[in-house]
Amino acid sequence: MSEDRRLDVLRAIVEDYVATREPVGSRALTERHAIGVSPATIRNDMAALEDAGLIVQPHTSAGRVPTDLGYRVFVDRLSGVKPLSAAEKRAIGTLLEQAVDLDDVIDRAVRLLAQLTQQVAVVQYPSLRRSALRHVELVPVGARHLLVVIITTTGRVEQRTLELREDVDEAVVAQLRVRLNVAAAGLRLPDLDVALDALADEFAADGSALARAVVAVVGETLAQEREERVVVAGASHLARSAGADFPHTIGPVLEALEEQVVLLRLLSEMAEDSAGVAVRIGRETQHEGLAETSIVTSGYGAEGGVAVLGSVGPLRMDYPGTMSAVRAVARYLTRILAG
Amino acid sequence: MSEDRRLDVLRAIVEDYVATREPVGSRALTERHAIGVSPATIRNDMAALEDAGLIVQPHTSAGRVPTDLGYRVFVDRLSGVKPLSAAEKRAIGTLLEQAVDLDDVIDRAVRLLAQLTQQVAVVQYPSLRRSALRHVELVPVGARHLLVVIITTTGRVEQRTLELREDVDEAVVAQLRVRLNVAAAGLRLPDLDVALDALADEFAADGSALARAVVAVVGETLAQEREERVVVAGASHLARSAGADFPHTIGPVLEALEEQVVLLRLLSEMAEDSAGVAVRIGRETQHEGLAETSIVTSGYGAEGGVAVLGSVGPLRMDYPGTMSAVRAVARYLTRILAG
DNA sequence: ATTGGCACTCGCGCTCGCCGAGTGCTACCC
DNA sequence: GGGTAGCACTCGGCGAGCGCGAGTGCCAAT
Repeated sequence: MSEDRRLDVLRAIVEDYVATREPVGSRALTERHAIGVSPATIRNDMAALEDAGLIVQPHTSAGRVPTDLGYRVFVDRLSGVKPLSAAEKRAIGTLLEQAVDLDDVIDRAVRLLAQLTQQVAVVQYPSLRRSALRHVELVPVGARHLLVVIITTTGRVEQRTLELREDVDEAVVAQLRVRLNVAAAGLRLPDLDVALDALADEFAADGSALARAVVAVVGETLAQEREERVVVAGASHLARSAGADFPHTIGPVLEALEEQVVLLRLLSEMAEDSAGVAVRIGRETQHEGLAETSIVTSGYGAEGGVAVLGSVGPLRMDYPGTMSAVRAVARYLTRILAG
Repeated sequence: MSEDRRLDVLRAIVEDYVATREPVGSRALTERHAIGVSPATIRNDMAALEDAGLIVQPHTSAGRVPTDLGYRVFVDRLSGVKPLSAAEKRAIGTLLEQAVDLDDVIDRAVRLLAQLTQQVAVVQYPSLRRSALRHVELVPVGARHLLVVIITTTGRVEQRTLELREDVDEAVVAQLRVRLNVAAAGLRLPDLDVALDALADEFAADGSALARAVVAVVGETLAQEREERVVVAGASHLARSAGADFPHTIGPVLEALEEQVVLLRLLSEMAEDSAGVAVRIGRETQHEGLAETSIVTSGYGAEGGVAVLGSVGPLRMDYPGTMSAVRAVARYLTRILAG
């Protein structure tokens, strides 16, 4: 009994099941795939695959369906790449290039990815913590408020309002702005923290409460996990496969997707798994609500990535297709953000 | 046959149906509501209500269910207000006050509203077109790029990058910044357009391409419909009522909610319907995908509102409760944004 | 190791018949 | 004239029973 053929059988099962949504039987396999053996032989192989925990039958005398483990083996060892057409690539490039600002880029990217994969797409905003500071702007608002606008090299713009105890002195603010930018611009954590600390020390001597407050707020904003953001699109694609792929309801999945915290943790875990495209299948997501989904992600952004994006779909998804779409969008996004 | 009692019957039907999800029969009505008449009498009233198109029976010999029109009458004439508890009000206030910036406020508000209504919540960002300009900041980035940061009184911060044909002259930029802010700060459309046009004319004389480009980009950004943004939360609540309230699938509803354009048009239409809380029931939404939902909205923000927020749920929703939640959140949001 | 044959299992879809909720109608009452 | 009681009727939902067919596992043969 050849090991190779057994894996061929597994691949055929996965492909057929993904295509038809129906448990696949030994006869159907021999008809659709030119494996040169009879159904009976296939049945033996299937029995072995079932023993190995790669496939199961939903009930006696139905066909076989891949298990999570089966999909895992398929993804790791069996699936080829499925390159995008030139037209698709061009479409991605032009769509993303038309964006006017970061929000727009992210918005376009997430919709695009949802569209390409026909699944739910997820895009994390460039992480503030991994971005370098481009510029800090201080805008006095009325006599007692100071608006701090923080701009990163990845295009994010964050603002915070400081409430002051004394009236704003324009000259002091102007000087602070200059020193802050000279000291910190171009830096990212953890260097940035060092620079900010040094700056705070300098001002501590002057006893300038204003300066220390500003430095503090800049540091906090860039360091806070709460500032990480994710956007989701294509939830309606979930509904399409509701009855078929999700035995019960898609409620838990939608809930998980709205839980930014959960999603962020998962995305960053996956970013660590692999520099390129990472895949989590079913329970590997380590999250109850996502136990019946798979997630394909990729980091994007320069130097190993400032953030992560991905696609969430049913266990029974087109892995090769999804993986190449995710990778393609990640690459284009990286290029746009660098430009 | 008393007209008043007939409407009482309608109210009872709506309330029971909303509570139980089941068609309500004449007997059940007399048991649950102390209307002082027999089931037979109720039946006569029901026949009349059915003739009037306010209720229907799903099939012969099932109870009655309100029609869109029935809900309409209920909302317009029968439903009282359902005030929130003091605790709820306090919770709303404190939750929203903790927000650190506009994004955070909106995010909190939309989640809160979803939570309160147990439905999908929708919040539009303060419209740029209806906001006044607070400040424009110009930040040179490299030699040939200028970042234009636009801050409105409602707290929105938008940025645009301009690509220049000549090197940036710091002094010119500084002067432009001052003049721009002097001329335009505090204004909103259409006054703002006038001020910007005047400014552009001034600079036209100087032949300063830079200035004209900046003025143009500010004007465009504040005028563009494309810049309107909506955020959605609580989609998972839809799934809960999937089988029961939505005969087919919630796919079309989710699609409609992701179509920002559609949603925005609907929201602004509704804002015009009424200064306070507006309700669209079923087909009144004028949108195929939302034909089986109702939407309750309210404007928020100072002076008749800078934007709209609302809740989307099944036809069979708790109208009084939803309406008061929507109104409450709108009020708190108005207050926070003003402060 | 592979194959053809064969008995067996079992889920799905169908029909059928019952039950009960709910109605509309008519005759009666105040 | 409006309200009520009684009654025959309708029809959807539910469960039982049944047949079909896909698919299996095993065994004997090659």
